[in-house]
Amino acid sequence: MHYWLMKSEPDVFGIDDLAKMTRRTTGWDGVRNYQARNYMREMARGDQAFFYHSNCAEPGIAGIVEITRTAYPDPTAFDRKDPHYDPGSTPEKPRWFMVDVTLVRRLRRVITLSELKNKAEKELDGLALLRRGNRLSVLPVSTRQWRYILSLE
DNA sequence: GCCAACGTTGGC
DNA sequence: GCCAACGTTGGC
Repeated sequence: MHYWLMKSEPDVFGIDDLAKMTRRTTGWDGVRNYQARNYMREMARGDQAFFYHSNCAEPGIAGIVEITRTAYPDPTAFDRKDPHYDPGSTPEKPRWFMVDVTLVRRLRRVITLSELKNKAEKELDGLALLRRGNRLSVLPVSTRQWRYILSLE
């Protein structure tokens, strides 16, 4: 059992959008970064992830999702008309992968990035999200960090 | 293999 | 909209 953090822009796809999906489940497609891809391939069924709202007025953790399908080829990479199309990825030799996530619950309130930053020196020392210049859209969270962040709720 | 140019991310 | 900090690309 591992914990993760997955970023999404609420203007594009936020936690309210996930809540409206059939079975509150969506495929996490469009990831085009090797390290983020590798993290997704490490995910197991039942792993949980924070649903993080990025690039918005109040960046922060909005909810919890569960991995309900492990990594499989991301078909948007094969679609010439898709903005994430990558001619280097083919069905025979896929380069990009995605997982399915299911909403577990919204947090009672958004735990903001600025709050997390306030804890960066102590309780959240080493949190990948807070490391300088980190732009990965999929990140690991330790069990200790996970529990501590939830205690802020 | 080096590295400049370019594109992207994402907080502010 | 700005811009720092990346990652990627491609000429050499």
